[in-house]
Amino acid sequence: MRDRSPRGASFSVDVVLVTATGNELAVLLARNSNERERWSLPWRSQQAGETFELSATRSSQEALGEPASWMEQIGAFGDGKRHPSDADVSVAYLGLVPHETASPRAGYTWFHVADLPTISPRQRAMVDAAVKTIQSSLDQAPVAFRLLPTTFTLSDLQQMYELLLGKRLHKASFRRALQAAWLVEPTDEWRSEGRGRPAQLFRYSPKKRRRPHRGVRFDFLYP
Amino acid sequence: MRDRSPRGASFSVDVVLVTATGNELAVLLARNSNERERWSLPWRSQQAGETFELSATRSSQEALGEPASWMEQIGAFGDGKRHPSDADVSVAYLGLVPHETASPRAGYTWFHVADLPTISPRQRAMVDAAVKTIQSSLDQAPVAFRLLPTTFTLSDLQQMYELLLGKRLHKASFRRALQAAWLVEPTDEWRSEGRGRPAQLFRYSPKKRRRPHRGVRFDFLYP
DNA sequence: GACTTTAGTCGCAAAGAGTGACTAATTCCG
DNA sequence: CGGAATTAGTCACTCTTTGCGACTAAAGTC
Repeated sequence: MRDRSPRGASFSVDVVLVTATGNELAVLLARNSNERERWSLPWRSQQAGETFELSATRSSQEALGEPASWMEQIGAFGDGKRHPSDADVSVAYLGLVPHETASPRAGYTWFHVADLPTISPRQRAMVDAAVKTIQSSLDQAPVAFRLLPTTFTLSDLQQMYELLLGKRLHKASFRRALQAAWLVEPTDEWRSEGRGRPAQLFRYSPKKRRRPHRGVRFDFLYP
Repeated sequence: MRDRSPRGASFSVDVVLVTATGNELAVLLARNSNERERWSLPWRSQQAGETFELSATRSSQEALGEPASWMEQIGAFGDGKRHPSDADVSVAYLGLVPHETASPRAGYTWFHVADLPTISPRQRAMVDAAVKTIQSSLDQAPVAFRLLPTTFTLSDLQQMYELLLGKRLHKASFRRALQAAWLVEPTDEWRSEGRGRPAQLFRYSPKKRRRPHRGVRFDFLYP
C-alpha cells in the first residue's frame, strides 16, 4: 500500500474502516514512516483488472486480516486536495467491522472519530462522508447489525442504534419495531453479564415480509 | 466535450441529466458522430483546477444553456467497462432539470429512461444508479421540487411524486403530510387548465420546523 | 431476605395515516 | 340556460403506529 508506482498513480482506492468501540465510533488509520502526515487511511493505487471494491477489500485484509462485513462506495474525491499518493482522484469506500473481529495488524490503530490525528484533507473529507453515510443509511441497510458480532443481545443492538443515532431510545418501542421488521431470530443461548437477568442472544436473519405500505414522507428540512 | 485530450484522459466527469416529461423520466444524451456508440451521456475529461461538480455544471450549461437545479455526485465508475473517453475512471453526477427549462441544444435529445438507445455499459450503469438515487433520496431531499418549475399546483406535485414512486397516492393524505412538513407556501396566482376548477399555485419555500421526533425505522429488507 | 440491576412485556393514550364522501369552481354540450 | 363532467380542495371517520410509564422476571450483592 505504501509503495508508490513509479509513473505516479492516476487514482487511488481508499477505505474508511469503521468499528464501534463501546460507546464511540472508531476509524482505522495506518502509520506512515516517511510521509508528510504521520497517519493516513489505508489506500492502494488501482491494480489493473481489479474492481474498486476488490481493492478496498484487499486493503481491509491487509490491515485486519479479514474483509469488512459491509463494503460500500462513498464516492470520488479530488478537487485539488492533497493525498498521500500522487492520485488526482481517490475513490473512497466505507467498510464496517464488528468490534470483536477488529484486531489491527502492526502499523494500524483505531482512533475515535471525535479525536482523529491530522490526515490529508482529502482523506479527512472521506471520513466525514463515511460517518454521514452510516447515519443516513441506518434505516435503509443493516448497518448496525454489521457492526455487531453474529450473535448479540437486544440491548446490545439498541445501544448500537443509540450510539449511531446519538440519542436514547425507548426499550419497548425499539423492540416492538424490531419485531414488526422480522429481522432477528432468537438463538437458544443466553448471556449473563455480571449482575442482572441474563439476556437471550439473537442473530440477524431477515425474513420475507410485505413491504410496508406507506405514503409519502417529507423527511428533509433543507434546502 | 467530444475532443479527446492527446495524452489520453485519465478520468472523466459524466452527468446524467434527468427531467420528467409528463408521465416518464427522461435522460439527456448527446449524439456522437464518430464514436462506436451513436449516443452517450454528456461528459468531459477533467480540466485542471476544476472541481468535479463544476465540470458537471459546465456540461449541463453546454447541453441546455443553464445549470441543473440540483446536482449531486452518484459515484465513481470504472471496473473495466468501456467508456467513450479513454478514461479508466468516470465520476458520475446526477443533475435534475425542470421540464420547462429543459430545451436541449443541437445534438442533444431527451430519451425516456424506459427506452434508451445503446450507450456504453459504463454509462448505462450510471443511468441506472441515477434513477436509484432519485428514488431513494425522494424523501430525504427536495428531488420532486427540483423537477418542477418554481411555481406549481399541488396536483402537479402529487403527480410528480406518483411518477417517481411508481404508485398512486391519496389526495387528502398527500396534502396532509405536505402541510405538516411546512415545505410550500401559496402564491396569489391561480392556474386554469382547461376544464375543472382552477388550482392555486404554490412555491417551494421550506420553513423552520422542529425535526419530527421519531424512533427507529427498520425500512430495509435485505441483505 | 431485602435491595439493586438488567431483561423483557403489557396496555393505555396520543399521534399518524388510509379512505370515502363531501363541497367548490370551472368547462362542455345539448 | 342548465345539467353533466372534470378538476381542486376539505372533512371526518377509522384503523394503525408510536411514545411512554408501569409492571413482571431473573440474576447478583450485602
